[in-house]
Amino acid sequence: MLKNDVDKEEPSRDLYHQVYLAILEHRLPPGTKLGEDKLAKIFNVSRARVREILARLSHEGVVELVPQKGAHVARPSPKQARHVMEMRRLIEPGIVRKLITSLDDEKHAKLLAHLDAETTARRDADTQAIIRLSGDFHFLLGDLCGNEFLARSIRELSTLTCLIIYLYDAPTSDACRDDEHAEIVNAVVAKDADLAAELVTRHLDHIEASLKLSDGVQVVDIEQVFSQISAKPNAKG
Amino acid sequence: MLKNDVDKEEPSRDLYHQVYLAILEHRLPPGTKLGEDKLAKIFNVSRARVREILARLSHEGVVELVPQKGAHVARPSPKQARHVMEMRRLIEPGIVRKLITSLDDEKHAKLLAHLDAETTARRDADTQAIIRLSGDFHFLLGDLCGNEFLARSIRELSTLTCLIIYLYDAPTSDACRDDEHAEIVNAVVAKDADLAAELVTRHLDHIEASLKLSDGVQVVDIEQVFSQISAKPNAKG
DNA sequence: GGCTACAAATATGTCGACAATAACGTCAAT
DNA sequence: ATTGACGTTATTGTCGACATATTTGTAGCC
Repeated sequence: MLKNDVDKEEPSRDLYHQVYLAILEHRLPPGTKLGEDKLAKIFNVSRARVREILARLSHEGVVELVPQKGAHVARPSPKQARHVMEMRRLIEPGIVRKLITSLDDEKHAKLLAHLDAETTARRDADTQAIIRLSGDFHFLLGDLCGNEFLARSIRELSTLTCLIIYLYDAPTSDACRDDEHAEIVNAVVAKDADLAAELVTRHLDHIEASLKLSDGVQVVDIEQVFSQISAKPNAKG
Repeated sequence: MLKNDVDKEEPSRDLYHQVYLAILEHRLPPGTKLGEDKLAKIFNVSRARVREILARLSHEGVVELVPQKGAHVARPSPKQARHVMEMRRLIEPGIVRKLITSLDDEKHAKLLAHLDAETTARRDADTQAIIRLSGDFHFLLGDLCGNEFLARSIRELSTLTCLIIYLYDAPTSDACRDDEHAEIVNAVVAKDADLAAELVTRHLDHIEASLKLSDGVQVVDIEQVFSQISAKPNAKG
């Protein structure tokens, strides 16, 4: 009997990746309560283990950990969203430049393989795969650039971008268009550093432009509902 | 009776800052074993608390957490050192540029106050304060730039730089010279973004240039001691 | 005499239980 | 009927104890 069942292979690592993936794929929307007992029961692990994973996810910015309130999937504010994109514009062009200087056949192949996966997912209209792969593309750029610190940063920022896109309504098909990723890869394999850097910057600009980052207070959702009733009496009456 | 005793005010936060500060000031050199029971006894807290702090420090890259081996103060490799400096060169010029665009009187005052503290420490030859303040300067730039993600990144990278300087023998007086910080502040308050960015880059170049990042294997310190005895018989004989 | 194997000790990994706090529902009083 | 206070419940915070692995010391054997 082969160990084809991955149910309880490595409970702790499994838990981390499961939660992480679920958040990336928007199956756990921003704001979702992540109760410790709940997760412990679901994954058949101890609460201490859940707590450890939650702390790790909190440090990565994926979940918000409030004392005496528990863990929730992070809800980046518009201000934070702008800061995330700002930092990405700062480091991601540098990442592709560095990637170009260290490009080899293996990296080349990985980039093309990813593009294939993206086009396949898009052809099959596999929404969850599209969302996941759109983020994975930027993870890949970070991993291939050869700098572990840059890789970790862009990974965290891309993950937050995934949450931001969900929150601020950027249609994925428009935000992370397949052809933009392909154009970037083309510039990279052509070793045109300036072009690649500019394409990345434009790509990030497109993403941010498609976001609806209203400056209005949006931390309190209750007031939004309240304003819909009291501040707009002419809507129905 | 006033609560002037800070002994057991906030044990967990105290523990974190104490360890962090001790590492920054090189009182806990890279590689130092951080036993859980030891720390628990010293700070009169439970082991679980120590474990939590250690995990946090591990996430920040300050300590290395090896399964079944415990926690040690991180020892960045030469490769990691280069990557740290590479990333700093990528984001720190952007940080000062952003700081300039949002400069106000309050930030201005904080920058000058820091320079005063640095010159005072240098005049008094307070080595530990000099080391701490040299790192704090870059923390301050991050905090004042207004982007929390950039601030966190530069804080972590500066901390690692502090360990790197200790490991690879850059004399602090030469690596983080007071006047270089002062020149950067001058350019910032003059709102000369290009000059400030260039000065920061040069500053980072100077730091890296003063490091002795030999590519030789240096992960095992035991072999270093061993080589001093067997490989250099002509030293004393 | 040196090496190996076993055992003891120390330190880490893991867990369950208890305590405290916040959220929720209920009841009573105005 | 509505509001305020109180009690219950559920969830998080904290801790000590047990299990496991690694290291060190010792004794026996080659």
